[in-house]
Amino acid sequence: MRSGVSGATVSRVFNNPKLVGEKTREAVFKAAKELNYHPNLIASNFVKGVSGNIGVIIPYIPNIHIFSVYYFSELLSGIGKALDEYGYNLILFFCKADENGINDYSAYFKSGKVDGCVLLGTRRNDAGILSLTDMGYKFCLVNNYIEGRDISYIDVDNIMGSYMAVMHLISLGHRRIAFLNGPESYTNSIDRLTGYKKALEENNIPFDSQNVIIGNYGKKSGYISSSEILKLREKPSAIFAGNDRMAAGLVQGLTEKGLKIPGDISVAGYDDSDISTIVRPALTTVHIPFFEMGRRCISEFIKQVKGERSCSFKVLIKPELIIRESTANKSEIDTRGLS
Amino acid sequence: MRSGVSGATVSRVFNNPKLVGEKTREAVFKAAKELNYHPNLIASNFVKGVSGNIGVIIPYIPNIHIFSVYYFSELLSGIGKALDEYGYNLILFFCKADENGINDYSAYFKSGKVDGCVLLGTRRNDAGILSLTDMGYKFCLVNNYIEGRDISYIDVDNIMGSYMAVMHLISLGHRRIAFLNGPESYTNSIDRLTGYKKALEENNIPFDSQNVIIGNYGKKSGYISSSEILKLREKPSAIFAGNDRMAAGLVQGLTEKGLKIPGDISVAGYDDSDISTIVRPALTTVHIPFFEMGRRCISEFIKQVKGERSCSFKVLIKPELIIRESTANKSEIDTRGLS
DNA sequence: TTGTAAGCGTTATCAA
DNA sequence: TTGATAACGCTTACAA
Repeated sequence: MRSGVSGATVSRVFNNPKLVGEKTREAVFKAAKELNYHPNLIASNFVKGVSGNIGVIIPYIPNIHIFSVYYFSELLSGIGKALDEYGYNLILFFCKADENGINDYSAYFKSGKVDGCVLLGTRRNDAGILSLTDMGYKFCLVNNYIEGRDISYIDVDNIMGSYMAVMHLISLGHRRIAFLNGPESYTNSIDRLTGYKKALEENNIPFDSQNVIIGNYGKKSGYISSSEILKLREKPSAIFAGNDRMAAGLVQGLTEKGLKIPGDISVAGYDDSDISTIVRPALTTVHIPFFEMGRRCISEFIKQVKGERSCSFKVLIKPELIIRESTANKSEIDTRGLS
Repeated sequence: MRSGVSGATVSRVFNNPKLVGEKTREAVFKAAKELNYHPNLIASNFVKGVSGNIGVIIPYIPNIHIFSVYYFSELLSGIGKALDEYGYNLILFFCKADENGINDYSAYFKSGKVDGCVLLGTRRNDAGILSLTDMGYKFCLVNNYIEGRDISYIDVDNIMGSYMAVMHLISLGHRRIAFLNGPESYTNSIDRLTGYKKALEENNIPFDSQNVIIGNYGKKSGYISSSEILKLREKPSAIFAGNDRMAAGLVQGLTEKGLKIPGDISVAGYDDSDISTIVRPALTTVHIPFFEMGRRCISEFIKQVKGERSCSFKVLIKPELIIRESTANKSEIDTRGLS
């Protein structure tokens, strides 16, 4: 071809320079520069039978722009960073369920445009996930898991996170602790409820289902729940919210109703998202290293994609309690009684 | 092949079914289903000489996870939605400058992995942008523009947005209005300064450069600036911040120093991001429809990518003033004097 | 170390 | 309406 070499040699120069004699190599580089030649990745991937892309599937919810949700943003940043390091491109898919509410994730794989997919924001009992394994596609779950199946996932130890938050509240003297959880369609919510119960149990505080309120992880639902909580027959002296957004809504609602936080009532959140330090008082919360989680997810997943790993991976990330200003001792008297 | 048809016919069935007789068509679909056959998009794109991908290039700033920035999140959601509708895939690129601080965007094009790119978060005088045009690659700018060049962009009318915010403050009786702007490396900042000056001028308020403070669009820089502003010889009765994050930091700093907002001092933000209603008092701000901007951007850009449009597009989005609780009349006396 | 040639799964052209 | 065939730009045996 151009510099008098065969296409095979050009290919070698760009893929495995050592295989080529120095002279030829230089000549090829020179010619490439002159002709402004660049290997075509589409063709290269095509012949190799790969795409070089990893898909990131995120739920598309009309009117909710998912990236504004801290958790997705951070995760995606981490995933993108890692993918870049591994030489893969990141294709973003906005997933919409069909008429029956079923997600057909397989569509993203079939065309061969991705070598694997990372699924964000999926729910328990998502039939689409199970059918994916049957088809032999490579994928992994983030912030979700399916028991008894050989499905890769990376998740937070939400039982522990929730447990830590509630233990903190209990250590401050609170015994009537409300829990504003998210929908139980998420394994996250189930796990956090488990952690909540565990902390109560260890402290001989009877579980009362009235104290568990279900929101939707949005700020508004926290706001709305504040009224609900104040209507409780036995008012809680502390509330643990399943995420910071709901906690922020809670703080807002409670404050508007004249309650002082943490003086009258303590509020703890979850995620340690940016909102947690914007709200006043700043939220005591559970820190989750989402960005790192994204990176870790990819470092494991890539092995699977490349076939370097035969079995699935299951990673649990440890959360960390962050104490700020929204939680405090229950009250002078009660605290004294405890200590 | 399988159902006794040629490859050409299979191709036609999937790309242009009407060209094929009904009987053969059905037979092919049947066989495809049985064999679980799906056209390979990589191969298809390869032979067509396209990638079917649009790249979205976003700045990679160490330790700043860009999606947490409302503006990027919304834009990206809009872009993703539109791209999906046009049948393109979205490849996300995290752009890092080289040792000399120069962005080599061309790398994303050369391999042929994208048919065009949308550049987010670029700055004025970005040499990388200019060299792109010289190479004939297809791209467009979002929230930036280059004058005197045939470069496509979609931007907000920031002169107008800024003008509206300041006019609002002036209408409330404020005459000493500080402006917390972002770095002038962004056309956005330059334009907002222009709008600020214009509003002052129309109201015969002399421009005083001391009143202009430069932050970096982060919350912290707003917080820090609050001290700076209070040190001003003639204290302003109102502050206009170039974005909501800085305004939020400002509110926090000012509040900590014992000032009441808007009683003692009014604060206005920009973007109408989620933070604007989380902060107390809720921010008066300038609404920018970022999601829609993203969609619009793609609807214009796709024409360019497909070659349906020969020249570049230049779109300016109109902002809208949103009045909330962080701005109020300057003070009884002054207001009376005005009305 | 380098070249030859086959082949990857499509689409497009031309002929039937 | 359908089929045969070349071509897309690269990689990979295999041969030299």
